[in-house]
Amino acid sequence: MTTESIKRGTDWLAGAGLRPTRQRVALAELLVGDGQHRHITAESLYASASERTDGVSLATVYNTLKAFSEAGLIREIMVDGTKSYFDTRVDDHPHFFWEDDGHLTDAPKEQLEISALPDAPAGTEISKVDVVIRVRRT
Amino acid sequence: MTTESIKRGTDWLAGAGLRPTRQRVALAELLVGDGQHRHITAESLYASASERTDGVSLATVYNTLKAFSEAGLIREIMVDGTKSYFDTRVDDHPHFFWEDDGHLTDAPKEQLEISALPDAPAGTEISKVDVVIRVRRT
DNA sequence: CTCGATGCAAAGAATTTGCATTAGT
DNA sequence: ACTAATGCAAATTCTTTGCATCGAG
Repeated sequence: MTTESIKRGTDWLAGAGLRPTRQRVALAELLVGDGQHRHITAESLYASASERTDGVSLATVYNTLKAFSEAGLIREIMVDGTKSYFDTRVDDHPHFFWEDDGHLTDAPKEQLEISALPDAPAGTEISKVDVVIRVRRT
Repeated sequence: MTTESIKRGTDWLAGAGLRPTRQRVALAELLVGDGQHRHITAESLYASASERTDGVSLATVYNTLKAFSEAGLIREIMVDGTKSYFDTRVDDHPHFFWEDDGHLTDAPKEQLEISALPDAPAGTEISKVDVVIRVRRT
């Protein structure tokens, strides 16, 4: 929790017009404090927050992730079905889903080329294209 | 429940070496009885089965879907996070996910062309690539 | 006959919600 | 001060499990 990471977290919240409460700043710091992208679940974030003195309840972690997600700060990714994953990187990009332990990593966007995409059905528009590459340890 | 649809269901089960019990045949018939592909959830299949005289408990629907899935007869698709969807079409193909009402349809496979796919991380192999095209009514 | 399959109800896991309390602006 | 945000526990939703019973081979 350096001054720098706190600033990053606070600015990130400000950018979305979210009130910088103590717990939001703490979570924001864990998410973007080091400027790196991160893949998390409600449980994993709760665990990280609990390791520090910042007390944040699990319900608040859920509510906050939802708020961040609605504000466009993070993006929810569907891969597992049993839990929700969130990504601090919000542009459209593919993911690797490690089937063995259920974790998620970014896949290089430049290496994915979709040369043809099915047309959206009449009366609809594409809002997002999810590409999940499931990998398994050999 | 024609002789024909019952035969389709029974053969389908036999092909996977699954014992053709009364409830499995009933569910198999609902799934592949008309030779069409189908996207279902445990709840929707349970609802269909309940409309008929075939009594099948919800727990059995869940267990059976899992058994069918493990036998490779159907495939689970991750899109929603809140429920599991299954597809009777088991080859790799893209889907449209209708965000408005949360239903799923097949997208034409021929219209999807992936000209480059990220390499699997060292020590892993790709088991499957999921492409979900989220659409929204305009 | 012998096990695998089923049914039910109870257990579980992930997430949401109601409501009183706390804390930004 | 005025409200939005929080914390907790209770409620929900989806899914799995334990165990006695049933039925296909």
